Amino acid sequence: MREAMKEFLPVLKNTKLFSGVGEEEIGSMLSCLGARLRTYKKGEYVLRQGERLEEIVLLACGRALIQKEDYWGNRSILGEIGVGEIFGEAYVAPESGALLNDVVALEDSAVFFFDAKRVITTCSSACRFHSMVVRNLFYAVSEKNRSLVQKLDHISRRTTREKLISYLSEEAKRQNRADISIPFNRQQLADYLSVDRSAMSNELCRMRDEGLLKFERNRFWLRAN
Amino acid sequence: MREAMKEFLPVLKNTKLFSGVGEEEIGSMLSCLGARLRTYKKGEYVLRQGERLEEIVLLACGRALIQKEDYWGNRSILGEIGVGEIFGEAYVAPESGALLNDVVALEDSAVFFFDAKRVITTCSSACRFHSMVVRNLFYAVSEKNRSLVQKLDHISRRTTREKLISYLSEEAKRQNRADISIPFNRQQLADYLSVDRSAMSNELCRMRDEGLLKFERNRFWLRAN
DNA sequence: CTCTTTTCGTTGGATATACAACCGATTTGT
DNA sequence: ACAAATCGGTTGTATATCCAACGAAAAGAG
Repeated sequence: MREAMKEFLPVLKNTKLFSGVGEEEIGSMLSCLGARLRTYKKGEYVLRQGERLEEIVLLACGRALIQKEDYWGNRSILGEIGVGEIFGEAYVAPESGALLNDVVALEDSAVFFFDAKRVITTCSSACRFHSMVVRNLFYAVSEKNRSLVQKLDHISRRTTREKLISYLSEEAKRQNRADISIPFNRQQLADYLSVDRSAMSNELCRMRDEGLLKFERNRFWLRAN
Repeated sequence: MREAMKEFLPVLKNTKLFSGVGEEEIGSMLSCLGARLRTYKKGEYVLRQGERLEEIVLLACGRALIQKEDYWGNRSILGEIGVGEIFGEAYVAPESGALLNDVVALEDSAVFFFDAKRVITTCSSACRFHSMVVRNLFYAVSEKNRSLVQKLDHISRRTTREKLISYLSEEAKRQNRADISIPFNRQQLADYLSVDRSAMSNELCRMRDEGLLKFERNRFWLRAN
């Protein structure tokens, strides 16, 4: 194991991918997972649209952006990647095509690459914790899956009101109570639901006036009827 | 292994989950995966919103619907499940909450349940193909993930035109050509993009008149500019 | 072949949304 | 304590979308 990698063991230890595995064990697994470490200057591309990906990628330090360019060259931002997060993992399956997005470093960053085949094929008994990593990987993809389904469900509603109802009632169900706190301010909620902020604000107030709900800042009280 | 299960071995063999595994091996793995088989009458609930799921579910025969009910009791359909498809796999992670959707049998159906823990924890050397199933499971979730991200990307556009451009240019990129065939008719495309069919039809024709593209039925020619 | 069904474009009116702009309240930084 | 920035509600207007309905063309059935 390279010295540079050793430096990031505390980071790896706290990732979802290595959850439940100690630094010692991670250190001894790295070669088994075919790990390599690369650094990127701000603005450099970590992954490029059109590439085939055969490694699972983990941001060890820095910050990165997922963006895409359409057929006509219009660019749009899809999300941000923070330290400890993995990405690209959904594109290592052999039947998956090339990458559809670019990943660009927003700051000077360090990135781990793990050979996907070696990650998902548990090796000999030497790696007692390898199967735990596989499980963690599956859980990580599952979690992304769940939040994608939820978001899709909200956004696919036709009207702003329906989107709000979908999102808020989902949260109420999840938090199992009628008064909920949401992790967004108005602008972020509007972005999340893909609507205009002011139009959403209008709709919220209309719903309040109709007695459907009450709110204050990021707290909402739903009335069940 | 129960006789009833044996009957479905040919079905299992052709699923993504057991891809690459022969009937023989599947048969000997079933107990190792904690498989159980249940039948449902048309209209019965296979999974219920609010339940905790600890099994991976596979439709062995019949047809099922994924639906959901919001806080106010409004029902909506999210998708259909066909023979050989797995579902619920994204909800077996321990940190995932309860199910948010119902799954209802559309016809008399037979359903396999596999103990998630036993699936993702490869057992002793007795199951040589177990790790292949784990890999298949990961690939299956990855695939769902990819299509969800794509759909979300299209739907989150504000206007019908942007949604169409997003979808069509994505397809063009994926099929690596400017003339593409899509697997939808107009109504289905409108449903997929969450817009009104007639409005979408209007927009398509407007784009054609502006020279952005040409189309005939489900074939589209994109002009890059 | 004829009849039926499906598909798709078109129209018009009611409604919802986006967009820009503004303001007061609250929060943040110094 | 003050200035600056952020946040959230409001308004007005142009535009886009939904919705229902219609008809022609294509596909499918008998």
